[in-house]
Amino acid sequence: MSPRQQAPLSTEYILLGLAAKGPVHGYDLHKQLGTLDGLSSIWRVKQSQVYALLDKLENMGYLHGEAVPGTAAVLRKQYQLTAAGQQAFEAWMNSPVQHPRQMRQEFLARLYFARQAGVPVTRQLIDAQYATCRNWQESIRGTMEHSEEPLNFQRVVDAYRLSQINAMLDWLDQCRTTLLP
Amino acid sequence: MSPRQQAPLSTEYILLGLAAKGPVHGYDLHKQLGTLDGLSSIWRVKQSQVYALLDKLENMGYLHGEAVPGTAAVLRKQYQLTAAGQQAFEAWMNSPVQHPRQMRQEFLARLYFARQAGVPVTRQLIDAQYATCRNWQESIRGTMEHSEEPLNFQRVVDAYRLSQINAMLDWLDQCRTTLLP
DNA sequence: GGCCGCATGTAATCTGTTACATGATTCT
DNA sequence: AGAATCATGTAACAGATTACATGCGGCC
Repeated sequence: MSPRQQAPLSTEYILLGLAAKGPVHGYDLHKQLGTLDGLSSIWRVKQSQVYALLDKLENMGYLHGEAVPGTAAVLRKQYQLTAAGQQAFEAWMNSPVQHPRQMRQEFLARLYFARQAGVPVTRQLIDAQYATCRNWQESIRGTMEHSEEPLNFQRVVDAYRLSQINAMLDWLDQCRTTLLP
Repeated sequence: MSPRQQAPLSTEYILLGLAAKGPVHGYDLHKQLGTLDGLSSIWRVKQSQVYALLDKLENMGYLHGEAVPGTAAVLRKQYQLTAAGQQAFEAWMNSPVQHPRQMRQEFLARLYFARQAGVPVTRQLIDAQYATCRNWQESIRGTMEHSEEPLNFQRVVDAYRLSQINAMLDWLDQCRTTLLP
């Protein structure tokens, strides 16, 4: 039931984002994901999945990996972001999410990386997401006007969604004043 | 390892809930799910999945099915809720969800059936969920007091979650006054 | 000697999606 | 006659999770 589409999904982008800061390898990546401030609280990836995804991203041409001797005797496979990977990651990071359910993890992940990319990137992302949320808000308000009966279950659902979206808008506003100088 | 049969997930309970109203068969169930007011907007099940789940629920002893002649020449398999199924469904319907992310679909589904079960059931569910939401709220407020830096990413995440939970509480309150006499 | 940390994965399983197969009846 | 609807499923695939397999080096 996930809203997943073709092409790389969110977890993949997170790996790309971490690889953007310098060469990485699977073991370390997984460890970072478990300890990094904030990111660990919104995103959890299993170790075996990390290796699978790195493999996939290499096949897609977003990462380039080569084996180098590590601290242990085992060779470790070190990955670097390719130009295509960099481009794909930035496109992901700079775009707002298209569905409310994606705010909880997906948007927060984008915001996490956007903050590291600087204030202008962060501002642009917040503004873009704010505009998208306003569209959702308008859309639900539109459907709610059509139904007369307030006891309608659909209306209860819409009221819930609207309340969540309103809270998103308030929070985004709060982010603007807290995060942006 | 013991052949522990895992607890049914939400989609299963929705099928049980629909079966509670009387004997059902797969084709009709799927059609209902697509047209029912409200339910269709929060839950989507594929036709092939319906058949698979009915099969599973029969194996678990929550449904009892037998073939009866339908309107078409094909035999249709009609399912009835067993006592165990009834009990499992009611336990599900009457309990609050344990994580905020389950509000969007899972709680709304429970509320949908609770309303059909009458006002007292609805009131109890709303009250129980309200209490659970208050716990989440307290818990996040607790962690937010520990961190000093307001620019901390974890704090941004917590602020988002808190805003969503506050909106849930407001909405639940609104449900109380709208839905309960 | 034994366990922990580093570092890599594979295999089995579960859940759901997509697509397809089948065939009768009812509507136009 | 042909299309839509009724009604059942199977097969292949995709994705994530769980569990397991392997092996070195350093620490106690």
